Amino acid sequence: MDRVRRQQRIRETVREIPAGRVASYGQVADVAGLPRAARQVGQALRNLSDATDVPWHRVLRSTGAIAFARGSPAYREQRRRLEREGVIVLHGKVDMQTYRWQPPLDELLWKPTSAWDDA
DNA sequence: CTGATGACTATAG
DNA sequence: CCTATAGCCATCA
Repeated sequence: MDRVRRQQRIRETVREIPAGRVASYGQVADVAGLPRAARQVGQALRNLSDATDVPWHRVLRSTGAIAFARGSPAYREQRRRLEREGVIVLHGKVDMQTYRWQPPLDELLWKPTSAWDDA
């Protein structure tokens, strides 16, 4: 699996996170079938173009914190997008217990096998 | 090949 | 809660 396909898969996964819900970098990696690839998720999102339709703002640290530095432009942009979807951000953090995205079980079970097909 | 670098994470103090 | 530390792993100089 090359870089392009991996990042593609990560983008697809992030696109599945519905508005108003969030996921951690590690969670996205797991659902995408790439365990321990939290950092690669960050890479994939970093490579997105400004006009992308991928909802990158719904991805947070495992603690619920926005990954960017407090006060940075990127940080404010992400917070603005989250709040616009009704997600409450307090002290730079989101309550994961409340907003964590729960991917459909059938996807978690069957997606991996469909990946075996194109192998 | 080697070492540095992250939009990361879990753990310990 | 916060900082430090050690894993982690693709990418890049």
